[in-house]
Amino acid sequence: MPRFQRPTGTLDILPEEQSYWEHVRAHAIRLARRAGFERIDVPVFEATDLFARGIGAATDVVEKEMYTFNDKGGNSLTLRPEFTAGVVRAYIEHGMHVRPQPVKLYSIGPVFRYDRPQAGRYRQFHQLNLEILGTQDPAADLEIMLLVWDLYAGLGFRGLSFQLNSTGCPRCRPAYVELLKSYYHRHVDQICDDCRRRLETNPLRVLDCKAAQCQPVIEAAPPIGDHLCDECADHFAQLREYLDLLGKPYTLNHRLVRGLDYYTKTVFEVWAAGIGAQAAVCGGGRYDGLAEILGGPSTPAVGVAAGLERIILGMKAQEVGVPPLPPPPVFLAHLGPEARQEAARLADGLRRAGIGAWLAFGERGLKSQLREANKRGASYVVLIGEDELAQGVAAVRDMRTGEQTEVGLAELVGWLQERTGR
RNA sequence: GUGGGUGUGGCCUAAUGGUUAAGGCACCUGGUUGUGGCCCAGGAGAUUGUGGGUUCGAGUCCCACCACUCACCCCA
Repeated sequence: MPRFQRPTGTLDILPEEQSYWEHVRAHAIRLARRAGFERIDVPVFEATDLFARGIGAATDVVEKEMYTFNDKGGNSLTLRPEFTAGVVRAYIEHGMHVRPQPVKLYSIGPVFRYDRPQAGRYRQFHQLNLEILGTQDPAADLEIMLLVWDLYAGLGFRGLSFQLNSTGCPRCRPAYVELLKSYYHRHVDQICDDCRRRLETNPLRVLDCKAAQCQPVIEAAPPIGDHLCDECADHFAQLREYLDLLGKPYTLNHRLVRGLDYYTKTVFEVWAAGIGAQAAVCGGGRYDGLAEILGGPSTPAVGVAAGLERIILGMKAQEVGVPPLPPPPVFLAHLGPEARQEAARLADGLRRAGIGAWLAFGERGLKSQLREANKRGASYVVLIGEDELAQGVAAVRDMRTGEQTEVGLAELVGWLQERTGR
């Protein structure tokens, strides 16, 4: 048992996992850039209050999942549990409202939530985050949804399900919440203990309950869609019209509510199978009030966060392949002190010419070096011994066929460039 | 925070409560003076998660803790 282990809920992403990560990251960034999103990197930690006010003091994330600490200056800081609050803070702080609106930003990196780990859930995990700030056009909501659509489809996911709802705005939601509460109070004897608690802390969440006894109550509950104000209803109708126009299948889910306080109007999730109990591979929506809450100019905005670990788990469950990260094609083996020097020189020369090269270390027998070359997956072994050195050549062994040819040291780089396609 | 499952070399697994904890994979060396994969031989690598307890004797039984894992809450 090692003396030190990784902290609970964290993951070491080992070399053999990296092909997934490279592929997913590269694909995500390609899609974001082609839709005009620019990258922004915000700090991994921010003032605690930014998250408390942005996400909502009564949410689970803020109440029990934040990594909060005091720095030596006595400031309360928190490892970001999501990107949006920090990105909106940066938007305000750098006066980005004077740029051509809207501003489209993407971020990718680790986020942190103190939670009990389970399949698809970690204390440090990674998100791709997309935000469109400065427009309330439903076309922006559409664009965000289309982008994650292409993200999953382009990676090869099948059987995805897009869940869509509108949860209204500060003008219409409070009245609906009251309606829902009074409806639930009339059925309080039929619902589960959790829902009785939710009714007080976060009433909308009762719609999301999975307890069997609550299902009939949820079925008969008043749907929020019937109680949106004109603006919200119109916005939602336009978004659905776009989606229908583009032939994108989605499920209207009036039970879809989301755990963060800042959402207004549009909320959506993408569900995928194969990640244990976790269905959502991404979640997002519109947050027209957040910038003002954080002390900035009123800025309507919409965004989404996609969990990279869940994407990769889903890909593995669906056996979606990724291109391998090839090892250096050339392995340099050597025999004798002078040959070793020449090999070191050649390794440098090959790499400068753009050819991946692995130099054998130590003074070992040729058999041992060839075994190593084989295990490292080299395509060619460049072998230099005293004999070759005396003739100014290297023996180049094709590891696939076993054929061996002598190549002049001066021509070696060009010879290998031709064969390794550089 | 709650509940279930699981902890034996890097990985997978074996060991009626009874010698020195066994095997496979992987790793290293050798089977050629300078030639990989297959094969053969050898080597290194474990105070059996930690700490207590029961017992003449514990990897094995009991307790606690820790970790991993799955699920709940909630979320990506």
